[in-house]
Order: sequence, then structure tokens, then C-alpha cells
Amino acid sequence: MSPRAGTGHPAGKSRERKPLTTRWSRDDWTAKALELLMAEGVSAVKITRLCADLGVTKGSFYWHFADLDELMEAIATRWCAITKEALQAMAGLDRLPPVERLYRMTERLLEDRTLAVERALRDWARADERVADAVTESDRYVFGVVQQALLELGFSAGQARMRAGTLVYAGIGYAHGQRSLPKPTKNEVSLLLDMIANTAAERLDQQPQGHL
Amino acid sequence: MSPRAGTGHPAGKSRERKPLTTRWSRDDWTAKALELLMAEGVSAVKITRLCADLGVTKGSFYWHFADLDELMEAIATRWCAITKEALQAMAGLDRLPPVERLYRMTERLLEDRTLAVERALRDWARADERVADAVTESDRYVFGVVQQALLELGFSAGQARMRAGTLVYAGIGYAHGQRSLPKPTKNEVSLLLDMIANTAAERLDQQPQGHL
DNA sequence: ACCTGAACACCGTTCAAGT
DNA sequence: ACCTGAACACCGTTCAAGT
Repeated sequence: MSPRAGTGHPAGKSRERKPLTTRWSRDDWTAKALELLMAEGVSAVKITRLCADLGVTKGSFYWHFADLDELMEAIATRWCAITKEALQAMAGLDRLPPVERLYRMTERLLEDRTLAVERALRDWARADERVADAVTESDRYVFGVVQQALLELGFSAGQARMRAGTLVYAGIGYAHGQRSLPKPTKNEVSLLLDMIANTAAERLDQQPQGHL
Repeated sequence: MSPRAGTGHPAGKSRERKPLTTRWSRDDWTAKALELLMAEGVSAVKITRLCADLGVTKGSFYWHFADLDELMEAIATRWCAITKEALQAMAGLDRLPPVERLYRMTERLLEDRTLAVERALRDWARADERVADAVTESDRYVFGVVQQALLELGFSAGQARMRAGTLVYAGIGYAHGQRSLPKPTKNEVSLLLDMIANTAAERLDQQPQGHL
């Protein structure tokens, strides 16, 4: 018994140019897979399940992808592109004060759908070189944006690197830790960013003010 | 063709009280599995592989464990106990200055074998409630130790929580991020702990000094 | 160019039967 | 009490054959 009912063809005796017409591009497969990943988590990303949802057979999958790893890589690439875009939009509204930028990035990370993909990608990255590369590139980009904000705040190169690393790693850690620890309140996020973005007061030239 | 050569019985026409004598306890299974996990990573922990290494059939596994999840739980529990013990030994040599404690804990986390298990456990935790519980308990313990050190350093409750959370999450993040970002040098670890353990200078009553 | 359908391998799981 | 051996289900992968 199929668990979710057939999603394949629109059903009905559709006379629209043959039922065989529904064909899916490589991008369609990738998009659908990412959708599944975000909605139901990594365990839903099975090629069997994908085929059921798309209404085709498994053989079809292998015309578009060499194997599962290649699908994961495609998902990773697509996701990292989306992330980069989103961040560029944030940093693009660029004349936000640096601290504001950090706030927005942090908030984005804390969204549930983001967390789900983050986790899956890093899991896969351990098994597949190419996924790892995509994730690495994305991480470097994020790191760069954070670092830049800190440099603008007047930190030395070394301090900026360390602080950016701390914030980014803490974000990754949060994505993987989940309910382990009491989840950060808005107020704690404020405290965190204060610590990251403040030094001994004398080093600041722009003071961050009452956030959120 | 068996990939690794039979590890089962010592071979030879051993007349030592029947070849059937080698029996493994539940703890043996768990220990061997943890060993495999640390040595070859999560992909090596297959019941097929375990049986080959132990020289028994798969049916045997199911006498000791209900299923794979139960094995994972056993591994998790065992690992968390080991971690707790190790930390108690550290915090037990208790009159180390708090900052020193944080250093030692950080160093332990950065060991490769530790990282491998950390990663696997959190992966599994997402799929299995009981693994999640074990990890959560362990995380809370670690968090508590860090928080305590920070309280001793004179931080307010709120600050101690936030700083402990940051350090612990950053550690988890590092475990999952891997080569994504430039790996922290000893010097950067110093900078990090300085940031975590220092406030505006006036708040300190014991000054941390040249570490390592 | 894109898909079906049947086959296969691998691995987790069950269970009746052995000692 | 502990293990074998054979069966089964599920899923990834291959490939000859269809349109």
C-alpha cells in the first residue's frame, strides 16, 4: 500500500497530449529533492520516494544523475547558491551598520528550514567530496561577510578572524546541537552579539544600540 | 569474496574446547562497535560488518539488541559515560584555575577520535530519541562545567550562561564544520578563551596568565 | 533524448530450528 | 541462554529495451 497516495499524473482520463508528457529536468529533480529535504528531513530524500512523488520509475533517475551522491551534490550547490544570494541581499543593503548585518544573518540561521538543510549538508559532506566542497565554499563566504563586518567595527585582523570564527562555528554548532541545551532567547542572542562585536569600549567607534 | 579476510575463529584445527566457545556479551558488541566508529567512522558501523569482525552471524546480533537503533543508543550511553568521567577527572583536579579547566576541555574536544564520535552521535541523535537523550545529558553536563568555571571567574549568571553556550556551541560547530574554515591555531584558541573568560577588566578578580 | 521494467547486490530484520 | 541459516523487505544501481 503506497503510504502517501500517488502524486504522479493528474489522474482523470486526461486527454491532454498523452500521460507520458510529464518529463522532469535535472533541475526539477534537484528542486523537488531540496523541497523534500526541507519539509521532511534527510530521511525523506530517497530515490524511491522521489520517483514516487514525481511519478516515474527509478531508472529515470539514473538518466539524470550518476548516483545518489550526485543528487546530493546538486542539492548542495543549489542550496549554497540560495544562501549566498540571501546574504548578498543583506550585505547588499550594505550601509546597514555592521552589527545590524550580524543580527540579520544570525536570525536567518535560526530559521527552521535553514537548520534542516544545514544539518543534512554537513552530514553528506562527510561522505562526499563534492558536497564538502560546496559547503566549504559557502562557509568561507559567510565567514568572509562576518569578518568584514568586524573589521569595519575596528577590530584587528586577528581579533576579527577569531570572532568571526567563533560566531560562525557557534551557528553551525547550534544547527547540530538542537534541543541539547536551552535554546537561546532573543535576549541571549543580543548578549552574544554584544560580546562578539564589543571590545574594551575604547576600541569602538560606532556604538551598537538597543537591538530588536 | 570477503573484503577483509575472516576474523572469526583463530583458524587451524583448534581443539580448544570447540570453536563455538567464542561468545560475546552485549558489552562486547558495544565496545567493538564504538571501536569501529572511532577507527573508521560512522559508515563502518554496519551490523553486517560487526558480525564479520566478531565471527558470528547476523541472527546473533538480534539476540542482544532489538535493532540497530538500540546499538546506537548503547554506543551513545557508553561514550557519554566516558566523556563524563574524563571531565570529572579534569574538574576533579579541581583547584586548577577555571581558565585552565576551559583550556583542557577545549583541547580534549579537538582530539580527532573525540571529534569522530561527536559527529556520529549527533547524526544518530536526530533519528533516535534515546540517543538524543544520552547526548543531551552529556551536553548539559559539559555546559554545566563550563558555566561553573565562568561563574567562578565572577561573571553574572546571564553572562556565564551566554558565554558557556557560545563556547560549547562553537565546540560542537567545530566538530561538524571540519575543514570548512581555517582550523584554529593554538594562538586562536587562546584569543577565543580570552574573549570568553575576560570582560571589561574591572570585572575580573583572578587574571588568567600566559597559557600553554 | 528520456523513460520503463526487470534484474541484482547489499543490508536490516524475523524466526524457526539447533546446541 | 545464545547462536545458525534461510527467508524477506527495502533501497540503490545497472542495463537492455522501448518510444
